Amino acid sequence: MRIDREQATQVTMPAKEHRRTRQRAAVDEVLDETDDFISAQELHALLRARGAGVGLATVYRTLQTLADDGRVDVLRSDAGEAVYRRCVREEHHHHLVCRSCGATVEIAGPTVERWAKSVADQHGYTDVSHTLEIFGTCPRCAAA
Amino acid sequence: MRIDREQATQVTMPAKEHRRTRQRAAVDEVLDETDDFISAQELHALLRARGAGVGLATVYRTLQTLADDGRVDVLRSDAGEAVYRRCVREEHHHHLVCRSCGATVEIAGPTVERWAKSVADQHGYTDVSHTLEIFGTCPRCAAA
DNA sequence: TGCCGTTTTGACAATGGTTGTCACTCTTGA
DNA sequence: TCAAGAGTGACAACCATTGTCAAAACGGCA
Ligand SMILES: [Zn+2]
Ligand SMILES: [Zn+2]
Ligand SMILES: [Zn+2]
Ligand SMILES: [Zn+2]
Repeated sequence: MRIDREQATQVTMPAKEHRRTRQRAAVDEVLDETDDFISAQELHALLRARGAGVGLATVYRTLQTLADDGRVDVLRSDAGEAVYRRCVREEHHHHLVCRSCGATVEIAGPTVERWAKSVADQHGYTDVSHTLEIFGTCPRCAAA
Repeated sequence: MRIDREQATQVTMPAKEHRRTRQRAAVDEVLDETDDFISAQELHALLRARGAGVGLATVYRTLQTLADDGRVDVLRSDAGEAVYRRCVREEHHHHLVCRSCGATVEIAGPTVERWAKSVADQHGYTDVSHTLEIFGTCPRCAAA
């Protein structure tokens, strides 16, 4: 297994400058309007539907860049597909996601962070990072 | 995005009976000997290397079945590849994985479980599940 | 032990998300 | 305005995973 996360650089690198293009603006716009996690394919379909055509490869590249710069959050759907979301918080946080409608709540708390750190310390692991997502049925979907 | 986890049934279903075959025994053996998370492809290559040839499709099916029965844990590598591991604990737990060598420590603690539950409750989410993995550099790799 | 319905296997095709290619276009700073 | 180089897009290539389906293996039963 290979696990390469650019953890160290992610914190120190100030996010390299990128050029402003119509395509990136279009992707940005969709991300701003969308509150759920969305896949590259879905985003591409949306853009095509609204007329602002953007190449699929470009959508992938743009999302990748945004993710690298920490401007969008990425997680993997159960199908293994990467899904993206522009989050309100810039800092490290996690997500409470509705399984049926995708409604997402951003979660940030020192509790888990401390716990993860302490667990890693206990076993002598260094340079620690973690992934954590909570899934459930949101109130609205539960009512339906 | 689609998130379909058979959460409810996973707890109640008593794991259906399966036939004993040479191929499944071979996969089982490798899993027992391997302490790291391993991908279907890697497992298949291992089997081929040690002479006990097993079809790739069979390896995939076997791992899938084992995962469904809760006899192996699955998580996704950064490359999005599914990786499997036979865990000591049968009950719900998490993993502290070394990024460079894959050495894994099983983690079980009520702290996060309670935290996740409480966070979900606060937002009215029900039928809650979560995914959590911790990555780091193990002492051995840090020393090297 | 031999038979039979059922499960499992495996070689291969097919799927589908993602990345690579490369000539062409656009952005940016001078 | 202009040149350098970043960005784009149509398409091919990749590669993990799943579907197909006839042949082989398994397990219970006579
Ligand atoms: Zn987020
Ligand atoms: Zn965290
Ligand atoms: Zn485990
Ligand atoms: Zn847990």
